[in-house]
Amino acid sequence: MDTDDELRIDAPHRELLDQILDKWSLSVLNELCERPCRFNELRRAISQVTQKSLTATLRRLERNGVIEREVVSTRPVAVMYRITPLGKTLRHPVDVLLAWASQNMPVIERAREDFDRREEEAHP
Amino acid sequence: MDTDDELRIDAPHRELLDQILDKWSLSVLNELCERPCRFNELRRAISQVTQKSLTATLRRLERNGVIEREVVSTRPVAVMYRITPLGKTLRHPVDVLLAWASQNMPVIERAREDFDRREEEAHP
DNA sequence: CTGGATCCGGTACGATACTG
DNA sequence: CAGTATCGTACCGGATCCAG
Repeated sequence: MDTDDELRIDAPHRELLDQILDKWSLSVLNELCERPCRFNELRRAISQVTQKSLTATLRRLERNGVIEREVVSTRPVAVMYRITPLGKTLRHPVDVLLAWASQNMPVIERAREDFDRREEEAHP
Repeated sequence: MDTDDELRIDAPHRELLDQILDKWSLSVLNELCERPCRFNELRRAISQVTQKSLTATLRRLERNGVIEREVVSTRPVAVMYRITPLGKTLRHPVDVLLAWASQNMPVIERAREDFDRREEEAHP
């Protein structure tokens, strides 16, 4: 019943997913979908991210065109990040994925427990 | 247009995505969606994967309940991997994601070029 | 045939210090 | 405020060798 269409993972796809689904990107997208944010706003909103990782994540997302960076020349400078139209289109696929994760989390956790228990029995 | 529902990325979700969307998992899922495979079949089908990475990927996917491992006690032993019902349900979200990637790849590549060119102008 | 064990180099990441 | 620079660490994937 599930269609037999292709599901190719060539290098460009793989690379793209790595850039957009990495550790912090989804959290950043989440924040910026709600409102434009400044750097330290994001940093506070995503409490565990380090400044270095946040910088790298923002750069990557900007390079891929899903967020925008605007420098406001005040003193001191302000930098505003916002989602782009392309970035907004990313939301649906991500939501589908997260919905799947939420729905199946219980099943998956049971599977993990079963697996770990079997492992333990095999290697006491 | 795009709904305003939540898009939470808590630690469990994050971990789950890391386990299921990592470098080789999608290729493995792809193969096993088409037919059950033995270890070396998979290895040949996914030409660049090393045996170590393939082993690790299969273990991870098995632990999360999306694939099954069956040992056939012949001489020498054979091991058959197949997708589980849970694994099949993963296909739709992944397809949505890949469809997004395919559709937007041209836009993204232009964004990258623009970004890189601006970088180069800024740092000659 | 199906992996496990080991070594190894690259890279991602965290912590800290410093700058325009 | 919004980063850059530097350092040390942890982990990952690749290569190779070995075993049930």
